[in-house]
Amino acid sequence: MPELPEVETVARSLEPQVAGRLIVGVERLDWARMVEPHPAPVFSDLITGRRILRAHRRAKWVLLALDAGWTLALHLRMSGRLTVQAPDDVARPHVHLILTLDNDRRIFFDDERKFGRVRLLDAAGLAALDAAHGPEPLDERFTAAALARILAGRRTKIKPLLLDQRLIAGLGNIYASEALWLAQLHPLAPASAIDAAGATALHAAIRTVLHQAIAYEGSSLRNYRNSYGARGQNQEHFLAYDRAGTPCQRCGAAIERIVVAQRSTFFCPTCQRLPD
DNA sequence: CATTACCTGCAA
DNA sequence: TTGCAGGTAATG
Repeated sequence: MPELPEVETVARSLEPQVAGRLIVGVERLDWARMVEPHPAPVFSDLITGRRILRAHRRAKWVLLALDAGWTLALHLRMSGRLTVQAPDDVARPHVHLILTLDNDRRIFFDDERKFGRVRLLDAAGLAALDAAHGPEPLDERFTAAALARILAGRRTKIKPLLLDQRLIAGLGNIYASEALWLAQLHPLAPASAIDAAGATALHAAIRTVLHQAIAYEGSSLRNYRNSYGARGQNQEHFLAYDRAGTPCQRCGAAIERIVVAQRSTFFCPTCQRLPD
């Protein structure tokens, strides 16, 4: 699933529904390794009675700030969904965690592939999570110069570099391909070969692609939904991702699919050039 | 660096 | 039946 725009949409849509609410119960914890700490009763005891102060995002983590200094950090990985449900809504088979709130609504964590993770963090744990990730690409501190410094001296190919959460937070397989298409950079370009103009173009492209995807409330290919259960619309606006064989919207050449670092990668072989 | 593992479902 | 999927961690 979810990359930065999807996680941002989930967090934003959760905020008005959960801020200020008390967690009064934990149900359906049938996949204990999903939560940390476990086993399930330990996790449940720590969570029950906590108040949710706000919902926000760091990298691809949804963060629920709780009282007493705790943070519930939820990662949707490939197929996770976080939705707020009415009291009479029944949990489908892939719901592995339910947080009951004091207004009788319930937060469902639904995850078909069971890759998702939920971690209860204290202040030190939250600081460690933050430190493990690179800058937020939509933060004003993420400048073209900051991106150029990240690229400098790294011989790795640019596409896998963009997926490395330690270097830049929040990009995933869709938006890496989209940003490189927009910046007219070849996914196999060595990072260190991208000049200042290329870094500036890539910086702008990353932000444009992410802002647009947030405006469309994310991309729904299979599983992704916002916290009201609604699909995103950004998949209607892809220019490279999942478009193999279709004409490039800039030059008309056929978009190609290649595999880079074991991930599908889509690009235009004509107008995304390798640096000399 | 590449490979495998973690899981399930769907389309070719 | 095989391959593939918005991700990441753990291995050679």
